Amino acid sequence: MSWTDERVETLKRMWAEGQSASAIAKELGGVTRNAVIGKVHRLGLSNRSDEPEPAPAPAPEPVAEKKADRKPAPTAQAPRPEPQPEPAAPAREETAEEEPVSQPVFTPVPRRPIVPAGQPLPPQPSANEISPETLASVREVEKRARKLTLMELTERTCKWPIGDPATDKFWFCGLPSQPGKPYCEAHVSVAFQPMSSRRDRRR
DNA sequence: CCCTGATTCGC
DNA sequence: GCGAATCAGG
Repeated sequence: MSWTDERVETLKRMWAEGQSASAIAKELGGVTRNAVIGKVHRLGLSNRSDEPEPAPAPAPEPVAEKKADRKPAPTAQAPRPEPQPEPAAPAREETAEEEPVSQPVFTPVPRRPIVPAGQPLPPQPSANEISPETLASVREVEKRARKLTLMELTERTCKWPIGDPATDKFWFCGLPSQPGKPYCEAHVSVAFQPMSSRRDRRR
């Protein structure tokens, strides 16, 4: 395999996306991660945070007040440390503003990163019917879970989610996954059900 | 042990 | 230019 324009383009794109060299190599095929890394360096884009898109600096001052500022002329050429990014205050717009609200206590909205599943991450144990023995077995296995974070998952780690994603008690099993499967043996057994036991029940 | 990128150096 | 081998780390 050679580095055709197309392949180089793919390489650049994926590298820019933060993909690992091995992932890129796998995507391209016919090359090893070493080849990818070597090419990356030759292309001179090894610096991930060079300055591809330093766009994040949106003028933090929409409309500066043109009031009579008694600020002394900015003779001081001292480099401004960093414009304090003012968190956009969530505007509280009430149609009926006559609320006897004493103190505006708005919830900070603790946005918890939702997992962008790159692959179909099947479900948590649902109301399925799993034999108590299997369930107990899984429970036991989960005690020994490696408790990996999303970023720590690889193709060889069990990706079974454990716990409540909305809390800190959330992690992934992380035990050695079955070859070709996304889960460890225990979780494979509960993940891939032959969908049989469910007899149609009339309603 | 699994993985990551960085570097070297014969080709 | 290429990339396997190796290095240095997590």
